[in-house]
Amino acid sequence: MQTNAESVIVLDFETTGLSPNMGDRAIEIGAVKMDNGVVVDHFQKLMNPGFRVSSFIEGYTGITNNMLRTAAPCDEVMDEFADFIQGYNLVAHNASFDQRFLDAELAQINRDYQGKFTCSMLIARRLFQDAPNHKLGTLVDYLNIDNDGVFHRALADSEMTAKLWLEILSTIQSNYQINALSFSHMQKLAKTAKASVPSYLKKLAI
DNA sequence: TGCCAGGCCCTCTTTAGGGCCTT
Repeated sequence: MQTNAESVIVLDFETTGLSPNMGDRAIEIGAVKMDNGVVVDHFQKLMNPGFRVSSFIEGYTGITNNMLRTAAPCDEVMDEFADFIQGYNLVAHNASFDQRFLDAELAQINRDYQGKFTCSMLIARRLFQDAPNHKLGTLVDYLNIDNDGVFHRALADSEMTAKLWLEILSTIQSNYQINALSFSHMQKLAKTAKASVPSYLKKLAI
């Protein structure tokens, strides 16, 4: 298992709704694999949830029922994705959402994963307190992160989240003179009370 | 463009309520 904060898989789901407990399913998974901050691989697949998606989801994601009609079923795509994420920790923007869907989809096919999750949104809230809000698109603008203007598609959003993740690491490293950040440092940071963040990071400095 | 849920986080708090963020 990779333990470096710069060696992670950043992932993003598009889904039929907000809650797998209410019957929602994944319709697209996108992810980028990073080793030491360099993108070394990516994953993007549409998947057929077995029922029609709402017109709201078609409009929100640009993923239409026609596109999903010929896509492989969720079980097949998620089995392949379970192989892709082996050995890596995981990052997502509002990770609790993506974790719920990953857990629900993998439970359907009796697959598991060993990596741990952390959340770029929780850390961004602590680090960029002056941002207008902490939506992915807003943070991309606020931090002048390169983007191609595509939002709400899984690979595009995971690529932007990956750039945001590197910006987060770089901001911490330069502001606090920290050389090596581990993934567990970032997990702890995501759970540290805002007021205690500076003292926590100062303790990590050389 | 909205609702559904769930976890986090703030505050006029902790015997609670509501906004944020994800689709």
